[in-house]
Amino acid sequence: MPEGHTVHRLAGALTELFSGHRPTITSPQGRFSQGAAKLNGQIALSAEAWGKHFFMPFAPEPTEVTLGEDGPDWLHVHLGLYGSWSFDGDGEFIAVHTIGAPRRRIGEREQLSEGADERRVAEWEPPTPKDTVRVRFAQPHGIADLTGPNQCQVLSGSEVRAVLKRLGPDPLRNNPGDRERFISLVRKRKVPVGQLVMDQAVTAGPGNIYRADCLFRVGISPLRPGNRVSEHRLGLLWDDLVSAMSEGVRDGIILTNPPEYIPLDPIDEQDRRFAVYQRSGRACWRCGNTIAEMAMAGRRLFWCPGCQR
DNA sequence: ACGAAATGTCTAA
DNA sequence: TAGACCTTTCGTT
Repeated sequence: MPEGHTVHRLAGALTELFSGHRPTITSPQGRFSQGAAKLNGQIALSAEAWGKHFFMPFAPEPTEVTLGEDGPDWLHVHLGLYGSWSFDGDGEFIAVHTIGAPRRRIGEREQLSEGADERRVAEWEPPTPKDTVRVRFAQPHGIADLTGPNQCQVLSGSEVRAVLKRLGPDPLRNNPGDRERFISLVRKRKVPVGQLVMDQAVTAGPGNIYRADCLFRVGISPLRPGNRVSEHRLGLLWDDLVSAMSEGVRDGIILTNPPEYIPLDPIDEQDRRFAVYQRSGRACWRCGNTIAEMAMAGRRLFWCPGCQR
């Protein structure tokens, strides 16, 4: 269950664990057998993320490539609503991609790998994949399993470029000019800004949580038409997406409730994570008004009518 | 056991 | 706007 920060973390993890290797690639489920056969035995190069899209190039020999270059076979994965990768391996493998505690899953709900510390290199055997595993990457020290993706396919460079063409600026790339581009894309439209922040052609990567909480953090009502939000406030919104999502990449979890609003005794752990997301009917941490909820373009939208104008 | 919801996106009507 | 899709998890019978 990924927003862009999860996909960026995954690109880092899969690069560290598999780039430079010739992983064995299979499709236990059988729905990616052709693609797996095409990639199997090639060298995995550095994976990259753009928004929620994951790209990993494969070539016969090690090389440096840029995103969308002609030549390599590009594995393209979109996790959709509930795709996920899980990892298993010996202590050496788990240690490679560990920042802090060893993790079995990259993304939300990251799990500690049981016994990874004690596990001897020689003891590890690849576990039998579940029959829903679309793709398994295997190298001698560990495996990565992909289940439930919305998209998983091998693309040419020009096909990758066609995907990228439909994506707006990614706050986690934050390339020169992206801030201005985001501002102008929003201000061109009279669609509610809450809908535009979810539109991957306007900005690629934010999902329902960052949409709700970043709009709260900068005080913009999601119902306000894009062309009625000032350039200044949209600049602040971009900056907040950049910083909130960067923290998500660093921590592997979304914690968007600003520290000054976290109550000393929250109702429960879950309740302190978000500012407004999934808090409808409860009191706003900042002003005490009741958090509102409505459906917007088929997704649940949460905001504070008191703080957001 | 069963149903609904989930941090997503596409297509058809 | 509704439905389809890919899977897991959590709450309710």
